[in-house]
Amino acid sequence: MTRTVSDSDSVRRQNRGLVLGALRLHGSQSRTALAALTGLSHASITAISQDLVAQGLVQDLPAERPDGRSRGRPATLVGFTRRAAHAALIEMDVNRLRLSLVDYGGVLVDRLESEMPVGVFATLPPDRFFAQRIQTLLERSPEAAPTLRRVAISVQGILDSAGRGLKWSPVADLAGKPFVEDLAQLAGATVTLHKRGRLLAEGARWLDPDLFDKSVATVFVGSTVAMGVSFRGQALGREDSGGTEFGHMNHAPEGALCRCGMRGCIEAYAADYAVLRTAYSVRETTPPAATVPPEQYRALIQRAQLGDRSAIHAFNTAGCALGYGLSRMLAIYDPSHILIVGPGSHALELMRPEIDRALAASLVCQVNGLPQVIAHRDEKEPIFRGLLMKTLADIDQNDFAGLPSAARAEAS
Amino acid sequence: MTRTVSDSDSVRRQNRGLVLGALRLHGSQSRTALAALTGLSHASITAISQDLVAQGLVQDLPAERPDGRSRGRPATLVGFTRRAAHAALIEMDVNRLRLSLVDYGGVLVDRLESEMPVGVFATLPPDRFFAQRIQTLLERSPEAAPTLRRVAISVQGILDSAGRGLKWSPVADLAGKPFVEDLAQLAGATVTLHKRGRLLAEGARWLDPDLFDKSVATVFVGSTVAMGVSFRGQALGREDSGGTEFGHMNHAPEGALCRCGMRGCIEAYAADYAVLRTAYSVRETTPPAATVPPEQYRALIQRAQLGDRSAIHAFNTAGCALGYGLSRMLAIYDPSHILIVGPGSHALELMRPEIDRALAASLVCQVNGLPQVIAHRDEKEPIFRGLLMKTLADIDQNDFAGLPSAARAEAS
DNA sequence: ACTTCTTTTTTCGAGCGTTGAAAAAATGCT
DNA sequence: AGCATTTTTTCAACGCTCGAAAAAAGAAGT
Repeated sequence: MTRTVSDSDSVRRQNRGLVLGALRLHGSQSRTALAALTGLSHASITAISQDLVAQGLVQDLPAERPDGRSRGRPATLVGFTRRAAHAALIEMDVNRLRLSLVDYGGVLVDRLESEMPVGVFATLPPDRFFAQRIQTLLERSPEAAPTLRRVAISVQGILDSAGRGLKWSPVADLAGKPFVEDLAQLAGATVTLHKRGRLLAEGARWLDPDLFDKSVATVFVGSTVAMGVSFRGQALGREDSGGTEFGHMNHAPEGALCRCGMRGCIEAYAADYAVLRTAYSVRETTPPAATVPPEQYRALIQRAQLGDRSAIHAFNTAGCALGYGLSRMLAIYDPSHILIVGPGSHALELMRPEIDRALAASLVCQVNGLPQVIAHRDEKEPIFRGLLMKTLADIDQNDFAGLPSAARAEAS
Repeated sequence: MTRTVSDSDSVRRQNRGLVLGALRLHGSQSRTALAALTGLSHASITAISQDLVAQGLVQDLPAERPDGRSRGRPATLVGFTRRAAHAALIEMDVNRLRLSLVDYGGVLVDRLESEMPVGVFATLPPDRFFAQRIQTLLERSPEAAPTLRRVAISVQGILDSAGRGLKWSPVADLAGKPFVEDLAQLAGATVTLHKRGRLLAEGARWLDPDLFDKSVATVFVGSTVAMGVSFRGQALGREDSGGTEFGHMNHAPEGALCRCGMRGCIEAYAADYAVLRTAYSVRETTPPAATVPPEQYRALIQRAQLGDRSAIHAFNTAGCALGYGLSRMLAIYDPSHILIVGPGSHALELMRPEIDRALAASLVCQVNGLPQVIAHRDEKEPIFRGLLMKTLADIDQNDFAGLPSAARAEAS
């Protein structure tokens, strides 16, 4: 059992975490509302919020809204103290890079966007590369530097078991160079790596309140194929190795050549390069293009929508691979909702017949019925949102909820 | 968040659960040993064990072993009070049925074994059927009746979302008849359903101390193909829908006909009937035999071991299906160990080349290396053991750890 | 037979966080 | 100004854990 002893310390941690979590999820709240949301007594909420205020994590907000009923003592809202902490969020793509500096209130302070310089990691160690960018960001907002608590990085590929680096990555020269510890040293903050697929799942929860505590599989379809799954609101999978390799699940033995070098991966049928390859009748075993211009992919979707046979065929093939992949996933884990995000979500209706056909051929769907497959158009937002909320929640629970009571420090 | 408020009550529950769990895992222990195992202080162990003794759950055992060092005050072991509770464990197979009455100490009190009467559920509701058998058992051990707390049933098939019955089952006329509540009424105890695959995973943990807190996938190969997965010692998957449908994961679209009626399931290539079908060149689409005599399957294994081409071919085909199934599972969840249990485990070496070949074709294995695939010959034992330990742990945690403190009751 | 040593177990007071009930605070309504 | 209403704080009590010290139970030494 991984379970540990419970004592007054863990009780405090748990309940303070509860309060911070409620604030995170529902925004600034009155103490009465917090009592209702968390299930704690008013007395406890008072004690806890005094504690949190004394530690500078939350503050009373100037009462604002008369909100309907106006009798009685007006509620004072408590909300996060923005300057209590900061985090640097890094979204790394094969060809783009985005750094965001956010505060403890979840507000974007500054942002740095750029192309991903080709081949940087051949000469510059990843830790130095990231540290430089973070440095730039902090120089522009010097007030954030002392309270920087996290550097959270969205990556693609396979993490090593300790979560210190990548064992495989589509970004050149990044795999096999554990950089987390060195970067933590340079940045003076905890560094966390997150698989993109997993963040999609996390982001989907926060963006759609209906999904918050549901079991959801979020599938990204675009330049790659990735999936994150959540189980009743908990992101599933080893926290370290993180997430799934859905895109590289085998679809057909000895099948189409994938960017990863293997054959028959779902990605090799359903990613943008794969659909184009099929549409233009290029041989399956032809090495995939490094990148596909977004407009070329969009154009193909349009052609298919207008009835072009070879384009339609390409999306059917993609749908078939996705459908069987999903049906195989369902045999192991069946979520109540399946979200398709990314550029490929615009082609969902083109792929749906084949997806449904493949799903219908499985026992699980025969018995439980077809799961709902829904398209969420935007994918940038879920990734950022997932990274943001996961990182802030991490600070809440691991750094702040465990802080010793302020009553002590005051007394001494 | 599913998390709830923590107070002194949950602290007591947690720590009493910890003590009971340590006793469950390590057997009777001295108080000092319990303190070491749980991490609780000696003072707390004294308080908790007094409480548990007062409630009749554990008792001091007559000191026995001088066990090496003999100086100092001899330890008195505390161990479960066997009569504190009883559970009826039912292992239901397509053609056999086994009921076991066990006590709180995990000791087998009585057992009833029989053929599974063909087609009973067409006329007799499942709850009545099971209640009758349990009745028989209790009449033979009347002392168990008042303390019967659980009826735990090992089933195959797909559970409904509430865990009240089966949505699909290989046992005729059992699906679609939720019987859990009625049986609970009749038996006067909580009734729990457990997927066989999941119990295998649970049982494997208890039988092999090395695996206790590892991530393991346990695959049953025999008259069906099933899998249970555990994640760092926690059985994975929704507690309700429970476990995986690995056997009915699609292997090849439009492939061999499976017993479930679908086509291309792994089971349709790797279960006993499937291997025989392949070996004797029967068409893939021929409806599977209802049952295969064990000796026939064993004979085929032997023929293959002696070099018979068509038998070898059949196991290669089975290995290929299993291998790709495992590789697809690994894309979603990769455990550190893979256990093969059941009759098919005797054929593991025949299937291994194909399994390894299929695994090697996946990115995850390319990066992480091939997982260890190990055979555990016996499968009856893991299922019973899994059912036993899971049920007793359930009683420990849900019934007894939550009991109010005995100090109260005594005072009044 | 008695003391000393060692190890296990219990006792005791203190600390901490929660709770329900009652009090206090803050404002609108009459 | 006084009353009603709603939010927030205060207070004493409770239950659990913990560390330290004491008690218990033999074994070994003299």
